[in-house]
Amino acid sequence: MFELAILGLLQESPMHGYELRKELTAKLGAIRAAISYGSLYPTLRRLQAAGWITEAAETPATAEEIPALTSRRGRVVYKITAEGKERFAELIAQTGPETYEDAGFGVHFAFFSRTDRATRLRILEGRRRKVEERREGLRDVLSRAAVRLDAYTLELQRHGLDACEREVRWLEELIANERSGRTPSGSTPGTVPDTPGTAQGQSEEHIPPPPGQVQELRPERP
Amino acid sequence: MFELAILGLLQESPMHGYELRKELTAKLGAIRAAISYGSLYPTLRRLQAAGWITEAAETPATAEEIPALTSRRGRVVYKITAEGKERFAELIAQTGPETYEDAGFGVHFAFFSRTDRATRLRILEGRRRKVEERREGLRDVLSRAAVRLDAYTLELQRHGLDACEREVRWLEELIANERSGRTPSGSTPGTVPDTPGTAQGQSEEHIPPPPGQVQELRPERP
DNA sequence: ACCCGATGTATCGGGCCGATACATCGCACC
DNA sequence: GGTGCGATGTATCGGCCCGATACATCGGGT
Repeated sequence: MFELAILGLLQESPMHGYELRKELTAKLGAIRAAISYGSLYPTLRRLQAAGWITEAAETPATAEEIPALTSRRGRVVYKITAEGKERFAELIAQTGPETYEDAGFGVHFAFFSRTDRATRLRILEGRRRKVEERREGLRDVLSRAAVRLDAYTLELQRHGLDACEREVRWLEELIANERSGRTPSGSTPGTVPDTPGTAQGQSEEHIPPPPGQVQELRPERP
Repeated sequence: MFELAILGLLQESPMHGYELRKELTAKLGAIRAAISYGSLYPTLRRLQAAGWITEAAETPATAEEIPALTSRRGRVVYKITAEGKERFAELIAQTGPETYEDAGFGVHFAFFSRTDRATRLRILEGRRRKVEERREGLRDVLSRAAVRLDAYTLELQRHGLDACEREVRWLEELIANERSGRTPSGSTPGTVPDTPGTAQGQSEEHIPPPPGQVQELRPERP
């Protein structure tokens, strides 16, 4: 699941592990607290073995770098490959059951600006369905099992139910916005161009690299 | 983490795996969708190996049972041991870092009716602290990184932030209720050596409902 | 007669996590 | 001038949990 996220971040700019973790944490902060190194490094190795990313030695940057004063140990910089970009496009377009799970949905959503509109709608609606099911389950338990469960457990269910209802409303809004051709809170132009009109499912290759949008992520410290 | 939940449920009544899963799903439905068998059975084996639970053959109940007509295959009924009860008491009272994590907190909360008030407060406050930290992190990202993140990612953060704020408010209420002694005491008869003087909740504010009586879980009799 | 959905037990590979270990750097504090 | 500390940085290990899968029985509907 981090496969997608890592590939997505590396497409913006090459990074080393520590940096990657920080960016990941910033981008997915709403989903999970922080990705653990015990996940990150093995995933990186996996991606590398598959050929989606490559390991680049610490950049000497300008040739006349301070050569040996501070030897700048370690620091493995990872870089996405052409195959990796294809893989990313594939992952971002395909929807499995885990796409609608909490974490999976969050990751997909975080890269919506690189997802075409038809897929965005599919994911949003799938997620809504999922949350609605969950909501119905909670309602059932609350109405049916009030005798069997203690007050604290019921309170927990109620809080969960509230969260579900709220998320459904949020999703409804997002779906309505997608249909009417707006991006959330109206900002950030220059992302994926919308194709208004009919939702034609033509598989038009992979969405090419994000247009302008890519900006320098903290250039290597001098 | 399911160790606590399973021990807690088996303390109410012996059960077999399938039943256990359903009860778990009902009790923890607000936390996670459903516990997988790939977690349940290994956990059961672990608990058994540790001596916290024992495996009881399918009850012949009355001696003159229909002996072999329908052989009543399989059906392993698990039962908590004395050591298991001690273990449960230990687990429910102790608070580690994972106690304040989403899942860990949920499980602890679901068994609050078997937790003494001091521990309840400790957990509630610890959780609040955790969520507040998360909230601050999201605020930071939102205020500081609005330039670097696209509109969808920002929207995700906003939604996460909203959920955090809401949960903090929920926790505040619960804490206030605990302090003022309006414990929604759903304590099962004979389980908690509870602190006396906890009056039944006068309906005020939001901690509501009927103190649930634990009733016999259907000992299946088809 | 036949199939289907619920009930029921169980394993396997894989992903992710927390704990842990190690090493360097800049900086404040004494 | 030393000393310690927090941030930066890479990496592994054991363990929990999950989804997929396999297998078997039961009650009932068609």
